[in-house]
Amino acid sequence: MTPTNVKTRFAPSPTGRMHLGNLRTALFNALLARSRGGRFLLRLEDTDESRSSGAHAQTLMADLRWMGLHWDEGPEAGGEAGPYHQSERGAVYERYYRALEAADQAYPCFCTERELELSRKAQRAAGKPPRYAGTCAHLTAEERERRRAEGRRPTLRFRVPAEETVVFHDLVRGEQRFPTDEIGDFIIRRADGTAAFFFCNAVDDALMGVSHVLRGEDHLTNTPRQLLLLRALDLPQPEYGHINLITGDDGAPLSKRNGSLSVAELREAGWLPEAVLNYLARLGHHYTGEVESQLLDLQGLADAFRTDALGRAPARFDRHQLSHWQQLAVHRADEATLAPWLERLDDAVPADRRRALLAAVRDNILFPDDLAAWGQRVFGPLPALAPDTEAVIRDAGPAFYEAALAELETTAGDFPALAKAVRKATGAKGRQLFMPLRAALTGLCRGPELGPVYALMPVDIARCRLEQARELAATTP
RNA sequence: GCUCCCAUCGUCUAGCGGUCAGGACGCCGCCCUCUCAAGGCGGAAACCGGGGUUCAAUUCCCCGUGGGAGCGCCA
Repeated sequence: MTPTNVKTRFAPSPTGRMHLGNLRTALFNALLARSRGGRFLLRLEDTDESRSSGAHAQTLMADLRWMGLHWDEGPEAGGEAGPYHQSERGAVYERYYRALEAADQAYPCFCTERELELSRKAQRAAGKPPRYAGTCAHLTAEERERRRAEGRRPTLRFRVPAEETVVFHDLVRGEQRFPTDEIGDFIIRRADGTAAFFFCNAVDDALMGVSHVLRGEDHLTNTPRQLLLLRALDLPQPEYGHINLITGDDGAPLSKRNGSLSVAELREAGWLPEAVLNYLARLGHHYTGEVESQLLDLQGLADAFRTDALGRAPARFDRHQLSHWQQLAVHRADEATLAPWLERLDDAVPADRRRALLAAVRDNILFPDDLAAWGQRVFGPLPALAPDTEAVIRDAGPAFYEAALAELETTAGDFPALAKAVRKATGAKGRQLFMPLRAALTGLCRGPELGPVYALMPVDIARCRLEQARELAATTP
């Protein structure tokens, strides 16, 4: 594979937990970089001090690591284009602000947030799109100085050129055209001196050598602003691709209200990273042919990742389909992957039987809670029986369980021997033989193969189960 | 309000003017099997509405409808 200059990035703001939407964005960027032998960069957009926190930043990075989305450049990984926290890059931005001001492509704006809010309100009331009215766009030096003397601290606004059209090719949606007269002058530096999103997001992509950006479609209409900035500063422009929206059950953008899960929640519930990534990769990207339904590792997903296979239509997050991938992932998982599930078993399950328990029920479970439930069924007390299970036990009759109990000692741990002995004593075979045993021993009419489960079950627990079944079989409903 | 994006089975999608509109997941059935699952085989299931262009439209154009985005000193 030849080295390339492809570099993608994931640039979250550390203001909260990572959710499925940004996870998918991170994934697509990582896959694009890997598919072309490039690099995947992490940058933290934390210029909003009131909303950002170091704790959230640490959690974001831990989430990415847990998912296997390791970054090649960025915080804790190093690189030549740091710092990778935007809050630490004020000095980097300073020269670009000066350049824009010197060329009169940016100007100080003394309007207060209150004034701006009222202006937007008035424009909306008049049926017009809210846009900066240009109050400070043409102040004289004296006017600016007077405002400073009054104690006003200005923001810095970018002066959008008039009567032009910004054209760019979107990796997902093709050619896009935006007349600049639809774009008002926008803030690039806050009054407190910190960089605003439009500025630092674009400038950092250029300075960090980012070549491709896949991001949410909400940024499609922001792209002309950023391209104008990069052009004004004579900085390279990355190729942008605006990927499709993920929706919840109700068709609205996915959020906590309609089904989104945080990475923390996924982890807590026992979803495997491989399952989540295989599903998210197919939520907005199409995998063709045999790999369509195969569980792939990260590199496998990357190998088949193509920007021309990215979808435009919103895609609905479907927990059932995610479950399908969980099933495949659990089946394929090695012991190390499922080791945390053993740790969650309660004390009823002896430490030296846990791995055997997992092996016995593995084809039958999706989550650590399922494993724990089977641990209870094998080593602990049974929950109340369902009516269909009781019916099976009654149908078998007390004699059936009497026969099983008689053979219990001689067949301890050996289910085929138990089944053979009960068949011989009662004449029951096939379903009529196995189902009553299953119902009595596990309390269910379905589940994993009985042999390994019975082998694990302590003999006194098996006896107790069979005795309870014999009693129940003698009753009438 | 203005501008922009989007619309194919229940869900994810293939399609880029002529296809019995294909695949996957889910669902149903059969095989395998003590049951559940896995695996194999099969089945049901979709082009938002109207108009136009064309010999021919899911596909190209227009309008509508529905969904969404941007127009923040959030990102």
